[in-house]
Amino acid sequence: MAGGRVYRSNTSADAGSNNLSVLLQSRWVPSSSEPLDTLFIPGSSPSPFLGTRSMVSFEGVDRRRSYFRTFDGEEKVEEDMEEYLHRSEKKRRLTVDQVQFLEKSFEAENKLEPDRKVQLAKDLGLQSRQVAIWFQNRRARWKTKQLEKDYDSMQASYNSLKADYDNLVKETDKLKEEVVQLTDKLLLEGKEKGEPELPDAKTSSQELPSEAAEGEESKVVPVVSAKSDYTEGVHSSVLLEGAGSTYPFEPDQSDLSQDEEDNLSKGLLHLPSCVFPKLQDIDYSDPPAGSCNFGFPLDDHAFWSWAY
DNA sequence: TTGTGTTTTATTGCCTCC
DNA sequence: GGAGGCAATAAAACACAA
Repeated sequence: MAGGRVYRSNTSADAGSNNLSVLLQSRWVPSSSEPLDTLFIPGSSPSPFLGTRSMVSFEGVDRRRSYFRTFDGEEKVEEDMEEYLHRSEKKRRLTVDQVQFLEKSFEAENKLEPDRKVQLAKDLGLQSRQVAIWFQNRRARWKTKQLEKDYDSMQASYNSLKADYDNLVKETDKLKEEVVQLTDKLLLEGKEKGEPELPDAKTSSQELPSEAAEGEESKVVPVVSAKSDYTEGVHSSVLLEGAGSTYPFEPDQSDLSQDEEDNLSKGLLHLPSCVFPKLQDIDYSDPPAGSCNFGFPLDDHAFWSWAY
């Protein structure tokens, strides 16, 4: 035996016959296109599926060896016969009825217990191995389809998320624009009233948040407005001053480590650079280089190459 | 009719489980 | 160690356009 699987040489026993004539009937395709049908021995099984065009294959037979090892070891004859039979071997498709029957059975249970296999084989007039193979192939097809479905649903989900994200980006841009206009307006009014310039005034229209230090892994952000609130045990909205502008931030205290809490109470909070991605820094056309993926479980390039 | 792409049936080798 | 599952693959059967 060349392979790892040891096939039993009980070839046609499953189909209810076990002799040379049946082997020849099933394999021998001399000239007619349908020799099997004409040579099939009727009445060997009560199954309504018997007598079909189904190929009666040599279950368990290693094709590189003799099909006829039981016949007194006449190796020469065996080799000749094998060559002849092998040359004329044809695959037969299952009939529509057989396939329907198998499909129904597969729908009920896609795994095949030995008893069920034997019963199906009996009912269909097939060899149990044929039934097993059919189930195996069917499972493979099912798996492929399932993968396609999963892919489609993931893609739909991704598209939807991306649309949401794009909308958020637009909205944010709009709000930023609004902030710029309002700040300018405020400055103008202040000047007209002769008020001194606000300390942050310069950061308004010309210098919006994002011009902070680039490429830092984390930033030490001084927490100004929140300090008093926090020390009084009220964890209200924290205004983070960074890069000349302010971000509203609502840290969840339960998520803070002791270090972070310490820093927070000191007025300093370490923020990984991904916590507040600067919008203009996000490249939608390329996979993000860093580890921050805004909620997407993106471990590697594979997802992005898939997604784009 | 023929070339080509797809589907179906079957084999092989490897792996896991009992 | 045998049985059975799966992935990869071969090859026959089939569908279909040119």
